[in-house]
Amino acid sequence: MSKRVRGEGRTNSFMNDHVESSFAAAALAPKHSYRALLERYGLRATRQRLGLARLLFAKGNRHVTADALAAEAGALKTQASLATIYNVLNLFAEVGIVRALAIEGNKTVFDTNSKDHSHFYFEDTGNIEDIFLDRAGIIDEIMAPQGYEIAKIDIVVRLRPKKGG
Amino acid sequence: MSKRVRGEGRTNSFMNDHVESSFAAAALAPKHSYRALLERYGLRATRQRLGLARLLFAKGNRHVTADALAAEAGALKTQASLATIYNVLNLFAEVGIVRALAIEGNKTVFDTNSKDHSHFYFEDTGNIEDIFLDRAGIIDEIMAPQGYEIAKIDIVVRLRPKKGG
DNA sequence: CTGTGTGCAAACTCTTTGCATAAGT
DNA sequence: ACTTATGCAAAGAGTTTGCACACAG
Repeated sequence: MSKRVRGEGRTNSFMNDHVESSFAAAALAPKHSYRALLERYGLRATRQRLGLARLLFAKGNRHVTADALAAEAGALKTQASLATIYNVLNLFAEVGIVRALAIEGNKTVFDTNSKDHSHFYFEDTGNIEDIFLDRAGIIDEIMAPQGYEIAKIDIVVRLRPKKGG
Repeated sequence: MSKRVRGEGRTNSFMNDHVESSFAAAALAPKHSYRALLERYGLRATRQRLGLARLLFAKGNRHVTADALAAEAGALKTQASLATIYNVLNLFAEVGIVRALAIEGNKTVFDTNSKDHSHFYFEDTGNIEDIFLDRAGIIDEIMAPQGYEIAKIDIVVRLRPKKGG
């Protein structure tokens, strides 16, 4: 209700024009064009943002927490403080480059796959895996209340180890 | 991955026999039988648990956070410390009396409705509302990975105020 | 150059925990 | 009586923020 991301006076200009070109495309793009990706979203191409974007998208779709990303960044030469990582992830989520996941629990998980999809959540390991369900049926069923529109639909299938084998 | 609830040496006896009689029934039951509800789940009927159970179920289905419940409890004569409220809510969730919701964000929300259903989440107000979707189609589509079974399926429809309307 | 992002450390919020006391069966 | 829950206050985890400096455009 009050998650505010600091930086850039991005008041209202493109906050809502959800860029059409998919981020998946970004993943495929040559490294040097992460800069273009950021600029497409109106974000300044700083060293940290470029580095984090590369980490996020270079390996294909991922699910990361802020500190996992921090660890990775630290291990490689991609330098960025934890605070900055939070800021960047929140910023990316806000403009739609990544997606914050609704998984019950403490840590916020960011998903680099922006395409409509759902998730398996493994209760034993904490792992998250994409699944692609046909949501058409569900979507048809849903009637957004007066004055509201559907921002997104999160479907999480929680899995636990089967007892009997 | 490490949420442990303290209290009672409930190691394994009924941890898994998900009592069939619905909690909705509990809601309808006369006040004095919250005691029976607790006992049915093998929980000691303490003053706090009884009071909180009453708060939770007396008004029909609800979505509460720990501190909201604490506030309510404080306002009425139902005395319970915040720590105890957390313990009780976690305990209730563990045995299945209530359900912890996967809503992106910080605070954990507990849902007193145990029946399979989904949720609207109003991004502007933070409100949560039950919706009853036909999940049959979705469920048919899902194949739990080897060795796993579906614990539950959380569907959250996030709503934002419609701009042009 | 000017404005914005970053880093650091401190602040904050939500939740859990250790230990002594109180209460349930 | 014996065991388990409660309360308190303190610790802990995750995330945000204030401010000075660094950097991008």
